[in-house]
Amino acid sequence: MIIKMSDKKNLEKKWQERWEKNLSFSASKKPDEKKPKYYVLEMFPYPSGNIHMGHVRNYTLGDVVARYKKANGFNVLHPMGWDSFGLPAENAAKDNNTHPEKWTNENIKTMREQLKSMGLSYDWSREISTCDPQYYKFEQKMFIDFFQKGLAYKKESWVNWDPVEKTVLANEQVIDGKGWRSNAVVEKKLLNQWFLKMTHYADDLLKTIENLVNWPERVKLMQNNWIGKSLGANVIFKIIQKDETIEVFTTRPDTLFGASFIALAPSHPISLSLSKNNPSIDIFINECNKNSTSEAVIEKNEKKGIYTNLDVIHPFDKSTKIPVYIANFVLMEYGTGAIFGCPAHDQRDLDFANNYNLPVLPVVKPRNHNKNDYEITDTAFTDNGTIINSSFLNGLNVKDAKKRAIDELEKINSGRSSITWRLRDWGVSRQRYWGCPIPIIKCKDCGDVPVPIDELPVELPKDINLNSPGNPLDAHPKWKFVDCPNCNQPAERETDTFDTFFESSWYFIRFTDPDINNPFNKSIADYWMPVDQYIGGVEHAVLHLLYSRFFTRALRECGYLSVSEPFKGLMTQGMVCHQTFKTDDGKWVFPHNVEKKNNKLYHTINGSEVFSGRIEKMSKSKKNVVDPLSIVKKYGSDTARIFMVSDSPPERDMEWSTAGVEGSYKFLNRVLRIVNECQKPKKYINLDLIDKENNVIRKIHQSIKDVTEGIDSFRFNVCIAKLYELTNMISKLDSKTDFEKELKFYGLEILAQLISPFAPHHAEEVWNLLGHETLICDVEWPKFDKRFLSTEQISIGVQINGKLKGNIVYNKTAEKEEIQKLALSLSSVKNRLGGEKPKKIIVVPERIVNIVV
RNA sequence: GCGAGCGUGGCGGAAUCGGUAGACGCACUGGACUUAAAAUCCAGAGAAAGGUAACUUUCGUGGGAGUUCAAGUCUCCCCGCUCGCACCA
Repeated sequence: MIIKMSDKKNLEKKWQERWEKNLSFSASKKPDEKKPKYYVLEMFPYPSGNIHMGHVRNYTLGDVVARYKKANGFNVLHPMGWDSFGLPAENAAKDNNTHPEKWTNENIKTMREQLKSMGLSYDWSREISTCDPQYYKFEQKMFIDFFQKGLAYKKESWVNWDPVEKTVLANEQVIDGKGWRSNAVVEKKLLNQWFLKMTHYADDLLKTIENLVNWPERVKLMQNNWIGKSLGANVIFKIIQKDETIEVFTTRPDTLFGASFIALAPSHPISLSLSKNNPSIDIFINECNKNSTSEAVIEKNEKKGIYTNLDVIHPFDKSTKIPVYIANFVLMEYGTGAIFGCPAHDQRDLDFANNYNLPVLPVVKPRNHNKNDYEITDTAFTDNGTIINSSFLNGLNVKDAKKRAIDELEKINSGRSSITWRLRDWGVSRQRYWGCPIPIIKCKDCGDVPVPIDELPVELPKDINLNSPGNPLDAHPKWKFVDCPNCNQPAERETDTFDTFFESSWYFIRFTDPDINNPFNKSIADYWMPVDQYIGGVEHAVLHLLYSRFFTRALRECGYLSVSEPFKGLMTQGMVCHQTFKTDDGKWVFPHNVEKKNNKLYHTINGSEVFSGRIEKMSKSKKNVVDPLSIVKKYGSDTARIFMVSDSPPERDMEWSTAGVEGSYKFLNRVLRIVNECQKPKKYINLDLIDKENNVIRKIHQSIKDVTEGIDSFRFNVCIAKLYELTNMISKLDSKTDFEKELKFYGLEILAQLISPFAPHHAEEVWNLLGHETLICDVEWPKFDKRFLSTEQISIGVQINGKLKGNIVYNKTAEKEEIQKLALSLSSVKNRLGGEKPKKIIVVPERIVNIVV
């Protein structure tokens, strides 16, 4: 009997319906103690309207893991939801004269259908949308808990203002002086803002990075640098002209004797007070403030300052006087906003000193420099060495001198050891409408009062005017006017909303138990958390991932759950790239509008010649995008999925190519064709009776091993290569004898199972065609039998002086002498030796023979 | 400037324990099938030189040195590309 070809057109839909009907991918509602749990999560999308290739890659990777873990007996949680607050909804609403909520929900509907057409193994019963009051009411409660624990607070501060988005940005969201999304040059603005006390966990967030063994090293490094712990000392300098002191932070207290100036930040309190009576200082400070972040980058080499007419006394030598400057390169936000300059051992200080003719006294000498005439001219010496010109520190190395200097500072009450962090608290206030309202009521008398818990959620008003300038909530005629919950006086609501990273900082816990009455159940969250494998783009390395690590710790402190680390394993996938096309006047052309004729490219619509440009990340602005839907329609989602993982390793950038997609399509068709032509054997193969030297059975079991190990280590591209190899071998098998039929049938069964995480629809189809009633997604992952992997006949290479001359085949039981004899008897070896006696022969059984002459 | 990663055929990439470099795929070439094309199937192929030929020799993992019987893999130096951070005291 020949197995019949299936109806290809409805193949995918058919199996998607079966999975849905069978609830194949529902995670257990309550902890399942019989099975180990496995939580796979892909970064949930912003519902922008349509899925793009980046999503396809991301979700394919996650789906491979989810299906594979399910087959391996895990209780798998694999949910999906929508990061649905955010500015694009407001912009779209303005452009299309609709409401952000309507626009968002329509997009979700479309994208949900698109995702479903990909056959991803999500437990859709746990779907969440963060703009739903049933979601954000819980985070309002969390914020109030944070507020009461002192983890959330309000302060007036200089903030990064994005003039395009007309809102504040956190430091992490400013990249190269520009807004992370708008790309607009960020300005400085003084505003009253809510902050989350991320610095409270700075030490913990830093120390525990090393526990994240399944995270990419570079992401850990980026977080490490972002948190930026610096050990050093605070040193107090007494001002001569008045009864005040200046405190500086330094990592080099060992170089204190080389200090030749003090520099204050332009916005340092002393600078500001001096500016009141000194017009030239005032002008200088204004100039510094005018330089926005990006200009500072451009002018980074120009070290400018102004003398304040103040001097300080050196703490270790009362007879030494040090001038105080205000300098443009000192930041108020870091350390104490003041530094001491030691030009000999800091390049920046040296540049400054040279500009203003300040003394340059070397106090650290390189080890190998024995002469007494050591001088610094225009390159600072920053390495370790021996301390000189430094009284009681002389002769020490840098490390010991730091310690000795701090001891002395403490003894004379002029300083102490201290730690400074680059990490700052997370500013969460945004002056936007489409975000979660901050649940605070501002009362004249009572101050900031949390909204009573039973009044949550504070819902967004529906009737808003997005076209009025400023914050729409603030401009709303009624919404903000309420009575104070404390004293019943008229008061006002906080009209800022949360940064949308707030919602994505806990959504992964909400998925564990999306209950109506609680954010989640503690014991259920403790069962599922942490996420075992998180997959997403590396662009969130310090934004979302750091916020989430902080948030989870804060929730734990408030008793919500027991874990503090949200993501045990992290995989950062590369970007999807594509060829760009341009017309000769430099306009971008969509790939689907390009056709090839006589080795030249032409525009399909106007027929003009088109030129190919660089391969770049797919982006709407360069038009080098391919719509996933058109691919799914034309080839099916399995083709897209196979192609997504077949060519490049997941963490590397990949190039989308039509040829590659067609290759994947042909491969899947080929598998179906082989099954179609396969004859059903009379009985099932008996593995106990097979000659273990049979190379087909060996290949089958080797493939199980290779694909299993490949998935475990995220080398999906290798898995696909191994599946091609197995397919090639199976397709070449004869079906003449009963045994050959049994073997081919068995090989196809294994192939179907191994392919099932990658091309699940085709795997189900094959499984079904082979006569199985079960769903392949419910079938246990195959195990390889070691018996078939070892072979009696060993083939190894024979080298002369490390160069390959041929290879020999011998029986596994052969002794070294026999192998050596066999190698020497090779004619190519004999020819090369020509009677010469080998100097040495190295025989490594099952690896190599190397003859040295 | 500091930090990290990468560099292998025409192309994407294998070879993660130092042991037969180039698996697998794409593109390419030849053949079969076909009136023809597509699809499919079979075969070939790192480069150079030599030979009618089966084949032989040499070179070959960005460049240079080193360790080793043996290096894509380990060490040092250099070049190039990508990413992150950037007046962080």
